[in-house]
Amino acid sequence: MSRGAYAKGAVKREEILAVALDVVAKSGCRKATSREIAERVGLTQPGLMHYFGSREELYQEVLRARDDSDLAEYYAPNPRFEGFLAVIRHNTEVPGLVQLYAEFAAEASIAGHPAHEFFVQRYAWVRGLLAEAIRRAQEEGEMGPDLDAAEAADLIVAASDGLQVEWLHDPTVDMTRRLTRLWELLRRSSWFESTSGRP
Amino acid sequence: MSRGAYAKGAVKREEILAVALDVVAKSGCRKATSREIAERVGLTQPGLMHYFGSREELYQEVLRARDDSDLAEYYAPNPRFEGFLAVIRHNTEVPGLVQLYAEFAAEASIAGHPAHEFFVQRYAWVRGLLAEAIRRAQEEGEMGPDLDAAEAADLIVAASDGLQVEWLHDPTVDMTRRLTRLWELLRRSSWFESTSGRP
DNA sequence: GTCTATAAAAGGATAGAC
DNA sequence: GTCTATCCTTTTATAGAC
Repeated sequence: MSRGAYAKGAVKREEILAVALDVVAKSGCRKATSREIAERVGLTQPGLMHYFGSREELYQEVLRARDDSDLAEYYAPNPRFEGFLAVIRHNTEVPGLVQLYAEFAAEASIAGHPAHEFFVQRYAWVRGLLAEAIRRAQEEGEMGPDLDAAEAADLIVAASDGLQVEWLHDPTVDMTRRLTRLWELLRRSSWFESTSGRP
Repeated sequence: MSRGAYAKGAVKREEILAVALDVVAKSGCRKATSREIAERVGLTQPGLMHYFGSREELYQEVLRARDDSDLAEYYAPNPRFEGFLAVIRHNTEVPGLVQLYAEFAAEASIAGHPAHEFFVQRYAWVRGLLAEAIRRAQEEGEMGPDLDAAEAADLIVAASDGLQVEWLHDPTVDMTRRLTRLWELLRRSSWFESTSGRP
């Protein structure tokens, strides 16, 4: 039954992705070992490598899987800022994910890193998603028409990336509140521009 | 002559801090080894350990030394947003520093990490510095009086932290421009608030 | 698919010479 | 203050058996 075999493999993969987050939450991405992840899912370390050829591939897949589910749950069919905020809020309950994202994104920024390209594309994806959300807000009249959506999206993405690292150091940091503040700022400024632009 | 001995030790320390940045720029903080840093300054690895007891201590000192020199060169006697921008612009020429900051800050966010407390205090320091710069801008009438300086400072710090990781992945990202945009946004909004606050 | 065995390399630490 | 010489541990990755 290849059906069953595939299913089992897929289930095991899911389990590994989830356990990886637990281990990273506890030890951080640098100190997390494939051996510990393997043992926690009842495998040896080489056994784990059968599913993900390398540490980098495993971590990349963790992030990709989360992006996929976030897209389905929070952004589809139309991305909105509220969805983005919901993702951030949800991340608060998955510290391993935030830890992994922060550490791995920084690690992968070095030229030639196996996950470098993944992050470059991911940046483009998130920024595009948010720019779309802003354009939608503009169409609906929530946001002023003269605001540069791409520019505003870039600011929101940068702020939320920075906030997540800060939050890891100090979980009392209220990411949602700060990002909402930025959103209001953009909204006010967007109307200010469109009126002040006329003499 | 203890004077000469001390001086030599201090010079060597400086040299180590500088070379550490080179190695981190090339390999990243995770892949950089104390052995390579040691050899590049003409020491063995145990010889390096004489100066900095551990990898974490070395990296922490790199960042602390840079903060000290930034404070003297760009912030003293009075911090201003222009100084903050100048630091960001200057960082652009020291990719190893940005790489180290991004990777090490993320790594150290795990509870119990030797540099965790350093970063917690550093966050407080930077945010305070920027809040002071904003209050100064308010006193001088550049920034509206009703803006919450601490809140605005937090946004700038978060955005600049996020931008630096993004810039590592794609050096065409113009950090200075984006942060200037955020500053203008805050400025506009600060006036908007102070006028719209009155019926 | 999963294991055993093991390579290869790195991190960190120590003892003792000079 | 710095070296040589190790040592021990851990991590990732591979080879090949079952």
